[in-house]
Amino acid sequence: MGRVKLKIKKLESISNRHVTYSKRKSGIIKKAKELSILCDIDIILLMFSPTGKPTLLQGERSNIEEVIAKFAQLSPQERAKRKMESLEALKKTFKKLDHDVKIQDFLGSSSQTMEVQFLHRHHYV
Amino acid sequence: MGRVKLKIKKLESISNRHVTYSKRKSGIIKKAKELSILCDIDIILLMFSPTGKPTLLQGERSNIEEVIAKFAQLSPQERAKRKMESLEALKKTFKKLDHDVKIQDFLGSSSQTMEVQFLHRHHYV
DNA sequence: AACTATTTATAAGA
DNA sequence: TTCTTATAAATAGTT
Repeated sequence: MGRVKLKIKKLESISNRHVTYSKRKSGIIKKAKELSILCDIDIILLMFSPTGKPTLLQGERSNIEEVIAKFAQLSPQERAKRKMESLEALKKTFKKLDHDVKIQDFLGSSSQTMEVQFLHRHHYV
Repeated sequence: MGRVKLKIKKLESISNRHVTYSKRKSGIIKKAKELSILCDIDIILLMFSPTGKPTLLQGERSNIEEVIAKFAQLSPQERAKRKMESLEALKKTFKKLDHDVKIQDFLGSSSQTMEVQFLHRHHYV
């Protein structure tokens, strides 16, 4: 969407990666907010800049614990058609999380320059 | 980006929400993949359809435990300039998660039709 | 699912 | 980083 068609591969220049990240980050955050509002859905978008600075976008209703809790809501129908590969990948991810990380501990004693964007679903853009 | 300029507010029609979700979901996933590849960054995008079906996009390197582990990486400089509101919001989120949810338990015994999209960062799009 | 008129995002340049 | 502008890309309404 610019002067030339861009090849989707890692940008060579570090400064170009920074500039592009900055521009596209704004774009994708806008898209996520719009999608959340238009369709009235929960969404979480978490990304790290090339220097490691995190940006989290979460809806009013979709904080991380709620999102994860949704995984627990199951129907027999949904179980029947579950895709094993996907489930296994997820299970592995969460299992490691549970085993290796003391969430409360490091959040209680540490910090990071963390950008949190809250959606205000009932305010028009 | 369509025949008319759309007001960003909850779409009235349920079927329209479904159609719009489907179209925009594809768009935002594409954007997330492109951003990850172009700028060589970690990203997680998790969203729920209007019927509750989750879609997770995560990069090769950015599974959830790694992403959360990044919060633990701190420097004194970063601590100094932390934003308290953001940190408090995060802390609250993760604290609840840690207290209320037995991640391994429900993932071990339950399932959900979960769509997991893996980025293949080294393959061009 | 496809089509296209339009809007929107953005690459390059200033 | 911020603004501008030419152009590519996404998508709203339609078929």
